[in-house]
Amino acid sequence: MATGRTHRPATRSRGIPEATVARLPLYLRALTALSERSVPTVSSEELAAAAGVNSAKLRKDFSYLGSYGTRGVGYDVEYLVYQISRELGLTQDWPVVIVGIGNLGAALANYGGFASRGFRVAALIDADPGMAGKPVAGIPVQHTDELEKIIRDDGVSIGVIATPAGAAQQVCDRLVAAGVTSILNFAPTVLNVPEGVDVRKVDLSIELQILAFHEQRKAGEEAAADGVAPPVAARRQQPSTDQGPDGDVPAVMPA
Amino acid sequence: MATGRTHRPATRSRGIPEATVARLPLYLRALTALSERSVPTVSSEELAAAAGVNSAKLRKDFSYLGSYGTRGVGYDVEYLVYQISRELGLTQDWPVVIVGIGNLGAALANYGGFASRGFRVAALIDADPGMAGKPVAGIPVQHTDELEKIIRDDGVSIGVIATPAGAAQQVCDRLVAAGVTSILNFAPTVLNVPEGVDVRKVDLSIELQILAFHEQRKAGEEAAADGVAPPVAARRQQPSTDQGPDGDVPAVMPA
DNA sequence: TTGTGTGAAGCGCTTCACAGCC
DNA sequence: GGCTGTGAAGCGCTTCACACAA
Repeated sequence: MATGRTHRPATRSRGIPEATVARLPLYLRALTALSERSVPTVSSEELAAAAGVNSAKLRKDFSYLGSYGTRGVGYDVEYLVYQISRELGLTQDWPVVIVGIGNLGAALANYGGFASRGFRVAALIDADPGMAGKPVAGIPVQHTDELEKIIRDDGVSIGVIATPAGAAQQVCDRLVAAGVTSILNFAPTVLNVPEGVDVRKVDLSIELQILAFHEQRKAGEEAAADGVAPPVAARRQQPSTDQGPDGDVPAVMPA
Repeated sequence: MATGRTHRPATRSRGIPEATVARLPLYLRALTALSERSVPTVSSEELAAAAGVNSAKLRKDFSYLGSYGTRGVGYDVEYLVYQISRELGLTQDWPVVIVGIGNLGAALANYGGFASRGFRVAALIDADPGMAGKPVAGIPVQHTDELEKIIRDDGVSIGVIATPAGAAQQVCDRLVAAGVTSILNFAPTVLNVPEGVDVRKVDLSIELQILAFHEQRKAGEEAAADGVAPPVAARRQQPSTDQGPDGDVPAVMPA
């Protein structure tokens, strides 16, 4: 799951399994939608369907947070929204810097989901001097030279890397040196970071490759079970993209 | 991991664990880099470091593919590149449609990692008539009306949804009806799809929320272990973002 | 009666440790 | 001697099934 705490025997973050943490945002999203529709309470079954998981898993997940439900009734939507928000640390506001303002960086800057979830874009940073001052999503782009100052002045602890792969490690090093301890990496590279720094990565190409694997397998199956019409019946919901536990990595190998 | 095959007792895709499949693209990326540097062979230890996993896991992963290494020596880089590519289905070319050409869609269209990995952008599609004909990444944007025709004519089986959340399910339905069986979803919604259709999702906001959780926990620890300097010592590598196994989801709940 | 909360069982993945081959 | 390949053990997550509370 790309989270720090390496070289420690599978510590669970404050007793909450990592898999559960990864699903909390899903529940929160579903609950927020219910809240906007002024739904007062929801059962584990309903909420699970809305979040795309099964209800046993959801109840188990919530049991790690505490007993926030009422037997025979369900969960109070507003209360749960608050509890999960608090658990995720979204009751405070997190300043975030985005480095690399290409198409992807711009998309991230414009992404509304951040502001509404406790994240604030503190700065947009790009290495191209020609970009400096140009507003993206209403925020003027600043040059890489300003990076350290911005991070220190705004107390930024979360950085997003949307640069080309070649620049990612260097940017990462500067972010970490300046005090960033959580990084969301969109560059297709393995980042080396010191202990205590969390890295999550999103790789568009990898997701497609995984799909291709399954697509290929489907094609093979089709050929095998020749003539059998593919049953496109029961509508089902997409299972959640779980972020499993990760392993340790001892040594390094600079790009 | 957001892969189909629901309502089946944890079938492993052709004997290869899902967790392994999710790491194959990582290995492939590392191997490609080695190949470009004309490195002939590599040990499990070296390759594991480059991919950000540990060597035992890597050897186990490769053992599912076959015995492609040489004891006492290591793995032949070119040979492994080929074997993994074949396993992932990247030796054929996959036409892909991207729906929703905002900043994110444009970023995806411009993303070089696709073409180099067996994916071909067959079409860019947007609901805005004003976008029609406008070239993005050298490809003219087409209107949503053309969607079905494009998918059928080009035999597209993989679709990317980069629309706002509100439009995602509708787009999804049309993609599936037209023949798409794998979907990469960037919209922050749970998609309902028929059996046999794979959905993987990428949610930027969710990734940040997971980081916020750990960030908050760090802050708490700091306060607890007051005065103890944070040890920023051993450089380590980021563990891989594993995609764990998923669960079943029986029923539905339309947005 | 309904639906939560949870021990216990089941399952898959990771890690260990070493046999086996170059 | 070095490194792969792999049974076996360990571990965490998921699922089951039911006690218990409203």
